Amino acid sequence: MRYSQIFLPTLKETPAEAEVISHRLMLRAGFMRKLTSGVYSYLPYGLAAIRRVEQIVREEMNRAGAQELLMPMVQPADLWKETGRYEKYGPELLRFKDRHDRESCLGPTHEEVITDIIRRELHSYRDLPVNLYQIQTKFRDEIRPRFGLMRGREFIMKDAYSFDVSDEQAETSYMKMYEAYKRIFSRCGLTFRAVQADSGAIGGNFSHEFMVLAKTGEDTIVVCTACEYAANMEKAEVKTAGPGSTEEMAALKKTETPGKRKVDAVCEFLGIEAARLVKTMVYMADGNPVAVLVRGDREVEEVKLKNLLKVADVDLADDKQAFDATGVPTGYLGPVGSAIRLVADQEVMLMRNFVTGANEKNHHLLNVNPGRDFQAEAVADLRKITTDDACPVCGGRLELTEGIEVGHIFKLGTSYSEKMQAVFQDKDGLEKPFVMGCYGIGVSRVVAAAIEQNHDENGIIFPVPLAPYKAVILNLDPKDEKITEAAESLYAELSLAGMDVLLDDRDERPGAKFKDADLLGMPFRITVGKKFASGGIVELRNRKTGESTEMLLDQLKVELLAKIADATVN
RNA sequence: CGGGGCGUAGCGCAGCCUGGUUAGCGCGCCUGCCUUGGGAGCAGGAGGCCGCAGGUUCGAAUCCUGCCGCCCCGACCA
Repeated sequence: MRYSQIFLPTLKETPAEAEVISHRLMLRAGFMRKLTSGVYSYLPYGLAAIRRVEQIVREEMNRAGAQELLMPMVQPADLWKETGRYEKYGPELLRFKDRHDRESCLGPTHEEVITDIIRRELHSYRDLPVNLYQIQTKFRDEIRPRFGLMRGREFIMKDAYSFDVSDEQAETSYMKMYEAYKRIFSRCGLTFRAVQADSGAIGGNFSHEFMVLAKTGEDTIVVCTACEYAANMEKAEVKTAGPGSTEEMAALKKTETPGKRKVDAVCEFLGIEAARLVKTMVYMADGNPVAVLVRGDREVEEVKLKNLLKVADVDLADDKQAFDATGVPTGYLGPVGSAIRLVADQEVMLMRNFVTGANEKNHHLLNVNPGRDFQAEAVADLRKITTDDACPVCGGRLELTEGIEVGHIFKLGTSYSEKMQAVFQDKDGLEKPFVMGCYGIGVSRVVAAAIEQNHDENGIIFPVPLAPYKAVILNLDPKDEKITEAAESLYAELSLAGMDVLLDDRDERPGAKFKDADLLGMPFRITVGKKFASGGIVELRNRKTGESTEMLLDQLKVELLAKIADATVN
């Protein structure tokens, strides 16, 4: 492609709307332009990068035995009502009515549609397993779109769905995807970790998120420094903290704590550590109040709570909700004589003689002991893990790091197939629901993550497999016949050899060409200029290493053609 | 949904508080000259319903009200 022909509007200045580096660079490098909040047009250069990712995804999905199809973006509400998600999905699902007043929605995901296809077409165990995928635009009406392509409302996603006869076979399908995903992200040149994720009601270790490690990530992940363990913060299991206190139980005692509601204030007033206090948090679990006990210096992990209670949603109660449920103002809530359901973090049960609210305004209780003074309906791991906790697998030291979720694989089981009556006949003639799995990759987000991980102060540094063009040839003086002829012949030969090359043939000053070349981030830059006119010398520069070598034109041709043959470039 | 900020030329901004010439500046764009190894220089030029609607006023980019859009932060640790 010739730079003089391509639609590639680069920007010298950074638009004010862009916060994170990938967003800034993508705007400056002419990848995309915003149409409205969280919705972008992909311009040729950005689209080319997206296509690179798609191609890798296709190759690896096909290699893993999946087949591509394409499903509609507009979906009838009826289908969503079958699984109950039309009501449950929440405002992220964009709903609308067509001219006949039929309720419809824009697909944020396609479990319903794919399950509908399969239940109509497949009826025998002989047809299984099957894994179908698509690369398609999704729409989710995000509460707050941000960071450009990182969290848009409209985005390109690869989603795959597997159908199997049994849990065992579904797990095999799952593992195939796990391996395929590792290959995909490795081929994209990304530094990533596969982490155990929240698998919700399904349980088991059949949900992994693929996280690109980058500071701007929206998720926190826990990584063991000693072993392979890595998990999403939401899922990271806290090991039970030892045998527990052996202190003698002291007599329960009520004490006045006027106006002291927060943990810090109570602790300071009573002269104790937060670790000697147990706080009582009221949550609304699908609308019903539940009190949760955790140590004063700990934080409740809402996802763990949600899973324990087997509810769709938990939300910290506001002051009014908490008061309505308990009759006690927040700050003085406690487990002793609690008016509502009570669940406790496992750590609390190991403590002795701690402080809690007294269920009475301006009062706390001293020397509270579990078992003697209160019973919890359930005891479980309910708190957020910290770096002070040990690795749940090997006991090693943990580190927290930020990650960008680029892929998620999930064993669904039979929840969708049962609700939608998607069944097949097994060997014995029995009707069984399909065992399903789903596997997503945020294709457009992969591009953003790649830039987030690969850039410098001058611009993008594309991992070779994602680069829209592998090299840019700078013709520094299009008016000079010798220089132009050399640049053109090089462009022609490399193109003929199958290399994607950009020829900067614009009538611009050299400085502008160098700056654009750096910004656009193509792996190699070849400069044909004054030194060629005088001595036949051209320069080959590596964008990533900054390494630059001067050589004769013919030498350079040999060198690059060798790289192409080696497949190090394509 | 709550809080904050912003909307003035394609982009980045000033002007608004304290109403009053022809609404400015930088970048970009067009024409010409000149220049050609890190976003040059000179000269000329095009481009604005000052987000939209209403109000106050002799007079509104500027003050008031409403609406729309965009960005950022937060969404509750008792």
